[in-house]
Amino acid sequence: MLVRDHIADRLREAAAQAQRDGTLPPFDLPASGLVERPQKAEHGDFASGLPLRAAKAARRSPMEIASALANAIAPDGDGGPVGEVYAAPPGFVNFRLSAGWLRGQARAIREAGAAFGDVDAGAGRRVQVEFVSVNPTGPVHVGHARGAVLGSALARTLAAAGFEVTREYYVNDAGAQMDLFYRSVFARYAQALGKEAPLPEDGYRGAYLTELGAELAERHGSRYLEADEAKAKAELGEEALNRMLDVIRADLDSIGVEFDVWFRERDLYADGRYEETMAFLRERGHTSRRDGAEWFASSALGDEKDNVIVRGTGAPTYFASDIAYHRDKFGRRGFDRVINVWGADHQGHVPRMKAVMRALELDPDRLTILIAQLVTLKDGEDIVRASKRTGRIITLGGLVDEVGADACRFFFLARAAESQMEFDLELAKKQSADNPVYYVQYAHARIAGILRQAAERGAVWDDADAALLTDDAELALIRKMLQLPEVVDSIAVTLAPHALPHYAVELATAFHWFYDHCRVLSSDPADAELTKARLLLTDAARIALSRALGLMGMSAPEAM
RNA sequence: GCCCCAGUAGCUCAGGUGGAUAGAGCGGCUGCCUUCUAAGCAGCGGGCCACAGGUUCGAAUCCUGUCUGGGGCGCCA
Repeated sequence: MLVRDHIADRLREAAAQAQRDGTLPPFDLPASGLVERPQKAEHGDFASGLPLRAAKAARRSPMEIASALANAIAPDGDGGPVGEVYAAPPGFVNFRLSAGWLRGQARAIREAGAAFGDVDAGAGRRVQVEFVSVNPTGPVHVGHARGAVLGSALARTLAAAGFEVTREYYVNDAGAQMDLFYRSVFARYAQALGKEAPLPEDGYRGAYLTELGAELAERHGSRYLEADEAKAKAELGEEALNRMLDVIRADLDSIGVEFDVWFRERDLYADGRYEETMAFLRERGHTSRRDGAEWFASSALGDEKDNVIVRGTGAPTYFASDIAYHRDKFGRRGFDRVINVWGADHQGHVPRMKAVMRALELDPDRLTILIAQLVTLKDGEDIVRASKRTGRIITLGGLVDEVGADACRFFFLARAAESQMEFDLELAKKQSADNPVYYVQYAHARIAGILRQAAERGAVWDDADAALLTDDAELALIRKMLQLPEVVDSIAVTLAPHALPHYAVELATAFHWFYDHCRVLSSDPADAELTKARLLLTDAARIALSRALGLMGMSAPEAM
């Protein structure tokens, strides 16, 4: 259980007790937000503003209530987290963690090891995080980097929070876009064989397709020029698609983004799931025919307007398969919850997906769509918006090559998804040493250095006496480490992983401060026990810091 | 025109389900390496939290309006 929740429970008990014995009149307690982290350390480790809120209903002054509550809560001593409890004007109940208990947490963290930071907020519920899902018609470019990093860090954190997480990439391998891609590939393929073959109007013009065409020409010769069109499309198209997916996978891999499932849109059509969903909608009157097309009546379910699902030509729109896809997520796939990470250019589709949920008779709250605002890329004076429509494409792989995967991840993660962000390439490259990412990683490298030298000296700290950890810097470090589970728990609610990099910086600061104040390794025999205790603490810090870095998908370097 | 997101220090951004004196990094200025990595530490300076109202014991935080910036409003995806 989180320390915060333990303290909230103690406060609730105290309030109930005081109300039973008449010390305090009856008043309602808020369901959440009972206990918070005060901004100032002098206000304790935790604080509750309950008395201020309850004063009116209780018809007592906030300070009277605060005193009554504080008096009703007995400290835990060294065995539990609750140390000093006191009332503070204008009406707070402040809690200070027990120093004895705090010291013991150094060992507890070390024993938790890689599981430190885990919480059980998810209780094993199944959640799918679908992200990136770029059309497989070209390489991943920078515009997708933010969503990629956001989704992967969120998935990692939700797993730590006790959810069973599936990371999924939706491969749009059906539809008009794919057809255009295939015709573009075929043109490049034919051109590579010296044939006059114009690229389709609005075809894909990237150099990568010229290369792919040449590659296919080399491998297959002119075989597909003569072949039956359908056969050529099926075989050459599939090969081209798989090559693109390889490129995409490699790009994403370079920034540490991986998926459990690569879901093929085509499969929805192949085995009848698409038709089933359409039948479901039609039976319930959610569709109508107008102007030769079939429409989904989303306006009746909260959207601004209706949307076409089957064109006049008879071809389904992307939206139609998306409906079938989402029905599949909750139905056949059985996810309790689905999180889609989309770019700002898709925000208009949120209301219609919510309408889809209602039409499918699913609770709309089970689907969360996170919208990441667009990134402005700055390269010195040049500003280039990282949107799909921009002519200047910078690939994700190129960005990683220039800036490095860790720095990229940290930069993208440090900003709240709903904030637009500026990514200065020049700065990221030039001042990489000043980047906070190195500040955090440097703390880990320092820890690794100490532990390495300790091991060389044959030091063992399993039997360390944590009671020797009495310095302010030591206790501050333990306090900061203990916040990690709270951060994980909170991200499970807010779905905002940008708390991670901010926490990581604070944790690194706490360690650097400890490093400066407290010498760990000492050759003086008189310090033997203290050295052991500090090695235990340093080891715990290694665990907390590497976990924080791991949740962000960043490396924890042994040396820098 | 309608809808979504944002506006906090010179710059980039946290804080936002209301709480105590609004924070960090970068940049600027001062100090600190005989001992575990100075990619570090300590300190100084820097704010009408866009603006105007409202709710409240209390507003950067919630509500309304205005302004500014970004995005969206296709039988594209």
